[in-house]
Amino acid sequence: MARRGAALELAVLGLLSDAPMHGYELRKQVNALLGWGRVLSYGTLYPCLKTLLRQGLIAEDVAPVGLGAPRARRGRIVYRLSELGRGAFAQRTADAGPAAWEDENFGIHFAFFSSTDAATRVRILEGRRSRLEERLHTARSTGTRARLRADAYARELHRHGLESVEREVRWLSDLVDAERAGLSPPPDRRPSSGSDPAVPTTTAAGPDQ
Amino acid sequence: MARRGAALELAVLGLLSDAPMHGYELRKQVNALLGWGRVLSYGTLYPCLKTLLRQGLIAEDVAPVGLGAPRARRGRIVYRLSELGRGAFAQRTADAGPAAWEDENFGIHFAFFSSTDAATRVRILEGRRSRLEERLHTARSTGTRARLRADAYARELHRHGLESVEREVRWLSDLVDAERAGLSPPPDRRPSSGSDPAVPTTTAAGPDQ
DNA sequence: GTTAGCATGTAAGGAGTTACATGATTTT
DNA sequence: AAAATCATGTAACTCCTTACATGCTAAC
Repeated sequence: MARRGAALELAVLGLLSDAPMHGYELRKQVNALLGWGRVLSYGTLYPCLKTLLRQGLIAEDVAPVGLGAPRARRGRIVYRLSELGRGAFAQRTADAGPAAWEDENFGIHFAFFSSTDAATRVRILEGRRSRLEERLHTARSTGTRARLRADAYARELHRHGLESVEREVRWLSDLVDAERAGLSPPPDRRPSSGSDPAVPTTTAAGPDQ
Repeated sequence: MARRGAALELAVLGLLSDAPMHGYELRKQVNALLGWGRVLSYGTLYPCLKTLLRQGLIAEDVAPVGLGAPRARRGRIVYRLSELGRGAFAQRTADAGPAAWEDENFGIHFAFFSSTDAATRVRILEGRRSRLEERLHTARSTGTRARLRADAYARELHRHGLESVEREVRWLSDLVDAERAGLSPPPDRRPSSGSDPAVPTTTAAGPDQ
């Protein structure tokens, strides 16, 4: 199960469950949500929308544009989630199987945790953590390979990678604890220590993209 | 420039510059060096070796296997770097252009920093850092998008991503400082604080892969 | 009046994966 | 004798990107 470009489809379904949107806007939303560096191209998005249309999970409305614009802005197709799509989205967010804790999928599942029930959230977080722990295990046992043993730079790269994954594991553990404690949404700032010197939330609302 | 599966080719060239190897072993070395989770498949490695052969950058010797093995182990092709290949490797490690600071390439370039001159090392580290800083900039300005503003989980994901990139930037800055200070190979343990409680180097030499 | 941003798509190709196909050697 | 690991490859397929092709609208 979860064949196909499941990750992108889930993102589209989820974003459209918030509000109808046209492709251009959808792309920006996906990029903001998961675009860690890489930006999603139209060559991926539009074919994906076609697929979802064919499956009847979304529907399109050609918006004639109101409000001060006399001519219709060419196509301007607004996509919205169909009833079928709403069901598909619910089903996919409820899936806590191995696919949901892979690199490509975990982020999307996490981003829509508000639409996921608490038990599933915990199962996904724990699954993801076990994936990363496996990784740590193999990475540590592989640490004796030729170049890694001999070369200081290769060793440093390895060490840094290990450290990053360890940090991620701790993050997941904290989230699991928070979920179990019942504070479903992650605390915006933990009441632990005052080591947070006024987070620069200076989102100067510059031109997006 | 730097077309093709340049990343994998560089890895192969670099590993073979250490010692001749056959494909199976090469795959494990590549995985140990860069296989953060994902493992390299034969379907990628062998075609890559064919390409490098065609270009004359590597050469193959069929090993008849000495030492107590009467029958030759089927193919067992040992690849080694040709003179041409040695030159190509030197040329590619000397490239400090934008390609070297992309996600897919940076790790490989870093892994072979011992074969890279100090000036190029600094330029690659700084280039990589500026890439990540660009990322931080767009990610921060994108933080006001609909879902990100409204949803606690989406916000937490965003925050965590930002934090990870910030950590990476600090890591790069420390490395640049170390390079400038002349301690070319990264210090195995910084003499700053004793916050390193005996690194568990318990590589019990388990079965690799 | 031209640049920048909005908006929708297609064609070609790159970089990789999985699954298949084959067989030798070593360990249990 | 079976299972694991060593060893080499190919074919089909997937997901994604780049580059192309088109045209409107708003701002400078």
